[in-house]
Amino acid sequence: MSAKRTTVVKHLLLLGAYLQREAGRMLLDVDINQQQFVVLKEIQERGPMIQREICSAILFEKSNVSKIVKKLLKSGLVTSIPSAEDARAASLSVTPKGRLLIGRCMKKLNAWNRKWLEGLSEKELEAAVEVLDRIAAMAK
Amino acid sequence: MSAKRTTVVKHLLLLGAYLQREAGRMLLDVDINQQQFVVLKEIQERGPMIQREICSAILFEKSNVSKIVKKLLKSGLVTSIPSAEDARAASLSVTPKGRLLIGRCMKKLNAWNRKWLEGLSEKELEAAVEVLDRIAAMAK
DNA sequence: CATAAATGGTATCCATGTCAACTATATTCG
DNA sequence: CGAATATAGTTGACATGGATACCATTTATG
Repeated sequence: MSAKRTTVVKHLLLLGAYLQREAGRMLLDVDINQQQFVVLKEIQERGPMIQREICSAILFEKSNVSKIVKKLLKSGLVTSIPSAEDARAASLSVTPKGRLLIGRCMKKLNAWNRKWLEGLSEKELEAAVEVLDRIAAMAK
Repeated sequence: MSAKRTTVVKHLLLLGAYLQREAGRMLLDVDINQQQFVVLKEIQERGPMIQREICSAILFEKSNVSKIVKKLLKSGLVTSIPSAEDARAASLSVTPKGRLLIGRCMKKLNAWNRKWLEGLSEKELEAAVEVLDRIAAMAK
């Protein structure tokens, strides 16, 4: 019981570190890193949104999100307009350039994911999604 | 299918980053970071072992493991004796001080894991272990 | 056997993630 | 209302992880 929990946490820790490295390498030649990509994708999927919303969605530190957004703005992958409700915040959206880059990255990532996880049956994949959804929900 | 794979990878990426941060914070007051602890624990469980073995067991970069081991040696948590088989390598073991620290850390971590994952049923926990074992095996 | 290639490990440079302190605006409540 | 508190976001210092080049030894190969 306690051992199982420890196993789960250890796996998540190690797989997380491994994936961060691998994804980072894969994205090297598009001049974006793995966390920047995660934020960009999040904005595309659920945006327009402000930084706080990004933080709670993907569980990054706000200072980290702030720096990532700064880079994405600088590279012209997202745009920012002052929030109507809150003068401290800015509403972020993905630019056409950003959408283009997401497309290219997803192709690479999908190919890699497929290769990496091809040994998993459809059933296993479903089980994985289900259980990870559950666990992710507990983190919030 | 492809979407499910993406979901799995995304969850692993985000949960990994989240856990690294949380575990790191939890270990702050024992002056060790999360990766150092993972390496230390690995040496305790499967040691004595050399750096290369650590790398392939936990999928860290060798330059990273080298630095981590250096710190563990400096803090007196592990000891190193020249490997009998290979003059380039050194065999690493956990010291009594290291074992002590592992005990203290495990207490903290177990408490935290329990609290975090208490919503998971025994069945779900088993499903999680099973599927993560499978996925971890594919990473090697 | 000797040279080339591979491997275990280290040192250095650089990017990046975290923390803490801060500014500015919003919200709460006496 | 106005002071206190909370919240959105930024910044700078710092530690650390990854890439690279490198050394020493081991293994493979002509």
